[in-house]
This record gives sequence, structure tokens and C-alpha cells, in this order.
Amino acid sequence: MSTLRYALLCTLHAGPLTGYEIVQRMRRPIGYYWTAQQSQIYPELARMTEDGLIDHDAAAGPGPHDRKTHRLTEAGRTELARWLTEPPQRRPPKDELVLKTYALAAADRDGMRALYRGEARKHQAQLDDYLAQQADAEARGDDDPAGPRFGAYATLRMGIAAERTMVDWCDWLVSQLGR
Amino acid sequence: MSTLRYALLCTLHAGPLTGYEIVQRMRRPIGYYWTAQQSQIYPELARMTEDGLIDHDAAAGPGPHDRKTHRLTEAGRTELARWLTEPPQRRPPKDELVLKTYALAAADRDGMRALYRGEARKHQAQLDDYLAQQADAEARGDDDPAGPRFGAYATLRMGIAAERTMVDWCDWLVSQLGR
DNA sequence: CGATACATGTAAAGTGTTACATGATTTA
DNA sequence: TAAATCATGTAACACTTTACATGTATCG
Repeated sequence: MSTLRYALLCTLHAGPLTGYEIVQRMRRPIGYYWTAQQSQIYPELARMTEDGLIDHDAAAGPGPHDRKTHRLTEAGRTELARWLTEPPQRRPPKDELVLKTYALAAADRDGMRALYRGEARKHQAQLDDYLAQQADAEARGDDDPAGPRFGAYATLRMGIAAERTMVDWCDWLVSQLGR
Repeated sequence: MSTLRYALLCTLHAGPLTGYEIVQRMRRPIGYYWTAQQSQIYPELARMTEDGLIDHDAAAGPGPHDRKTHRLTEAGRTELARWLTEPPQRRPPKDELVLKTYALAAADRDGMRALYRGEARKHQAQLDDYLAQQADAEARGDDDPAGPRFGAYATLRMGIAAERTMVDWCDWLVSQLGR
């Protein structure tokens, strides 16, 4: 079972969705910590249906294909619950900005300073977006650990903490590289 | 030009290395923010040599192949310097633990609490390792922004900040899921 | 004498991205 | 009427992982 499969099971955990809606979730909010392309999602949904993890209602769609609303089967729900409490397998972190930093000495100093200033700005913008989402979530009561949307709220908290860390680190580098 | 190529250029920025030594660096310290398998590295080094980004001295090796010590060419160094100050392309973050968190409501509550407790412990261990490395680095004077090893030191700082963020987030989740 | 480190490579399978293809309905 | 949204799919290519393959030198 690939992680993509589990990501799709996660996407469907709170209720049925069409493939198209799953693609949307893979941008926001799930795209903040997992992504998959449309061209990966549709064939995988078909294979998961074959394997009995999900099933769907089909209805005439706008284009040449049926519109399918997918939902977890009992088998899918069981498999998801089993996987969730398993320790995640450490996958290679790949961060281009940190990679660039390792070879910092081989670059133009002022150019690198400008780079970190720009990245600090981008991460600050993302942080502001998350902060606004957090305020909305708390207004809805999503921060209740017993509520059904606490999981999404907790991921937001991680996003906020990670962006703050990036902003601080970039700012520190700007100050270190300053004259 | 794939990012793998730039990662290899970064690895060689401070001096010549054999393929085998590059593989070691891809575990520690570069592996903390970038990885590649041996089977990816050797063919890519060959292609980069063909393209004039690197060259090497060859000497009889222990096995059936020559031992090659790779170094950047002038063209490679120029290309690296150009790339370094370019804004990194945002690649999809993929974090299995955060993905699991999104679907937290579909799992056993105590099981999830145990998961976050275990992950907090693992990240704390990694943090302690980084902290020890930081002390060594500072004793060597690597924290001098004008020194040649400041880049590696700065990546360590990011690692420390990121691990601390993870530990805090896991601890927060344990407390939220507690009775 | 068995395991580990040194040292380089190839083959096959799996995963992910980009591009293509169709076509109705709604919005500017 | 042009663009965006809804909706599903395939093909080709690129990238990554796992496994295989060879062989010396050193350490316990």
C-alpha cells in the first residue's frame, strides 16, 4: 500500500467526495502537507475501488464520464484506522533553501542576503494566511479536541509553527550576512 | 537541470570527493535536508562529467572499477553560483505525521496519543544530536559568517529549530488528547 | 573467518509530473 | 463570446527506490 492510498483514505475520512473535490483538497488544506496530481488520483481511486477500500455512486457528469462520489468501505475505514496509529516512516526531507544554504560560501554574499529577505517575506505571507484560517477555525470551535475537525485544526497549528520557524531563520541569516 | 544535479554541485562546493564520499554526505550532514541513493548518484556524476560541470582524477580502486575523485569545473562553479541566489521552487511538502493528524478523528484516541508521545521522543533525540553538533561547530568557530563552514552551521540551526518545533507540537497534541 | 568499510556500477520496479483530451455549465 | 469551473480520464516522460553485481582491504 503506497502512501498515496493512505492520503486518499485520509481525504475521505470525514465524508464522501468526488475525485474533483479530492483534487481541490490536495491544494488546500491537505496540500500544505501532502500533494498528488490529478493524473495520479483518478487511476488510484479506480484501483482502490477494485481492492474494496472505497466504493462510489455514479451519476451522469458534465463531460463524457460519469460523476462518481467516493466513500470509504468498512475495509477502507479499518485499514485507515490501523495505519493512523503506526509510526510514520521517515521519508527524506527535501528543502531547496536549506540545500542552497549549505553551499552558501560558493555564492555572492549580497545575492544570498536578498534571497533570504525574499523568502522571509513569502513565508510571512503564508503565516498570515494560516493565522487568519486559525482565527476562523477557533470561531467555529474547531479547537475542541473532542470535535470532528480538531485534526484539521492541529495541522494548521503545525503549519503556523513551521512558517514562524522559517521566518525567524531567514531573518537570522539576513542579520548574519549583513555588513 | 534537475535538482539532483545542483545537490551534487553543492556537495562538491568545498572540495573534491569520490562518489562514495558523496554517498556518505547524503546521509550526514546533507541527508538532513536532501537525499539521493547511490544508484542515482553514480550515473548522474557520469552525465555531469559528460556535460562539463565536473571532472575527475581516476586511480585504481579496490574493486573492478577505477576510484574517481570528482571536482567542480569552472563551468560547474559558475552554474552553482547562479543557481544558489535563485528563489527555490516550492516543492510539495510531504509529512506523514501531519497527514495522519488530519484524519485523527478516524483513529483510536489513545493510540494517537501514544503515537505523538513516541514521535516527541524521536525528535527530542534528533534535537539532542544536533545540539551536540552545534556545540562542536561553535568550538571550531564555524559560526563565523565570513568563515567557509558557516553554511553547514546555518543548516544545523535550521535543523535545531525544526526539531524543536516538532517536539513542541507533539507535546501539545499529547496534552490536548489527554484525559 | 566473518563482518564491515571502501568503491563503482546496472536493472527493474515504483512513484510523480507534464501534457493531452473531452465536453457541459456558469460567470464576466 | 471568452474564460473559468466542474468533471474524468490517458500517455509519455522524469525521477526515485530497491535489488543485484563485483571485488579488495581491514578489523575483531
